[in-house]
Amino acid sequence: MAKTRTYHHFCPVARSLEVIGEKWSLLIVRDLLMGPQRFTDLARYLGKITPKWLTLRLRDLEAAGIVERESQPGRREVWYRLTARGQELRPVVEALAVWGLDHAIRPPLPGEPVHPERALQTMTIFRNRRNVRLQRPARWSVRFAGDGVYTLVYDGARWSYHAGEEAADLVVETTPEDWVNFLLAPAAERAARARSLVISGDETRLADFHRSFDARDASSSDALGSA
Amino acid sequence: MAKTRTYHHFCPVARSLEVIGEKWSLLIVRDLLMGPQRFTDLARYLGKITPKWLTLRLRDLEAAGIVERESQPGRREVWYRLTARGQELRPVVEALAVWGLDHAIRPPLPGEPVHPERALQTMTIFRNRRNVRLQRPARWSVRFAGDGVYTLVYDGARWSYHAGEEAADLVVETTPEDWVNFLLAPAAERAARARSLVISGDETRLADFHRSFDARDASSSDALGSA
DNA sequence: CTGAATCCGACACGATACTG
DNA sequence: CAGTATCGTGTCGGATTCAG
Repeated sequence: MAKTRTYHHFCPVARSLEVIGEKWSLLIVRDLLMGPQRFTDLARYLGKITPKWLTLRLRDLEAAGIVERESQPGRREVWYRLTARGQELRPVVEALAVWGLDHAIRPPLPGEPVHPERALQTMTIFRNRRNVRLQRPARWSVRFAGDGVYTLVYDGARWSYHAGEEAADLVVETTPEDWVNFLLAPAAERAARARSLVISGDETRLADFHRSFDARDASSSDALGSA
Repeated sequence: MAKTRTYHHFCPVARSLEVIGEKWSLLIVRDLLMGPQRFTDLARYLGKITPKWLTLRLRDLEAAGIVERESQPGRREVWYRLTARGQELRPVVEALAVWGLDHAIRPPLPGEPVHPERALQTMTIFRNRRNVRLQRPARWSVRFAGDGVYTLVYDGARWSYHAGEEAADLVVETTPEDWVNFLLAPAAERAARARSLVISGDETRLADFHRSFDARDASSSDALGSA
């Protein structure tokens, strides 16, 4: 493992950071929390990581008992999955997501790719945390042009999402970039941003959709775009 | 701020790590969560950090709105304190503490200093997480030779601690090192480790004390000393 | 096309000494 | 007490290459 990243503290926080504090480590865990992935899946999610470092980090995580490597005999693919110990990092990743959402998120920079899963994931964490509610359960379908279809579900209490489309009461067609720019837009610009979306559904459902963003404003005391 | 530690992801986790993912940053936050500290206090807690890096990290955290610097005119001291934004990192630090306690803690290495506050803090987090209970409330005083006195409190439901001594029903005299080695000892070695402690109290309270460690064993499914 | 290994340069970090 | 300054080392990014 690392040579310099040792703190020599008797402290569980310091010990954790010695294990998963290197660059990329927690982001690999973040992506594996969505399920087992192949080397190239991870490389795609992580964007600018070099294969060398992805390899090294995966070996470190394996040595730490956080990741398991699974290569089926006969198949060339290698799948990486979290062990139980790795799964238990979920609260860490979620706490970082919450803090980032409150204090560090910003619209994607030019050239910053937006992964559909991440956009939906960010939205559900945000809405659950801010207690965004609708008057009735809802199933919204989000179609990303050539980039997959997802269903956002509000069960009357909590938000969740999953891949694929199913009987939805509202359909949005957009791109990942337009979608998150719409999500993060301040109230004053939201109507303008909404024009980049194609939204279809009956009047009641459309009203629910738009009202859910007003609810966000009411409960949001932090500036979402702040540095 | 950092140049290389940018991920270019649209993701709150990645954004958080860009802000507080550098070496030392979260440990500075950890120590400031105990209250405002001076430069040298932080340097002492952090151990092997160099003044150059402590300075740089504090400037970074200040620029990110996590830490405030307060220097009184006329006085040479500089106090550092967490802003509201910094306080909100507490769940992140606690999640790391929980994971570290379950999967990465180990007895202090030779030459690894044990800060009394950290020993007590670790113990209370551990006991609250593992739901260690006593049959009645308790106040245990822990006297570290020449290193301060602390009171560990069980109110019937939760564990907490604070600095200073007050009407205790049990008193332990020890050193920080002996104390944590006792805490982390496997059941088989605990009696041996207990000999390095001087424990005084009436029979009922002594029984409570020792029984609370058996309870730990029963609920502990993870090997505490595992890598 | 996947899953790497290798070389090299940039910069993040460590060790030590010194200053207002 | 609260930092600077200097210099050496380790971590990481970028490009290229390679075997299955």
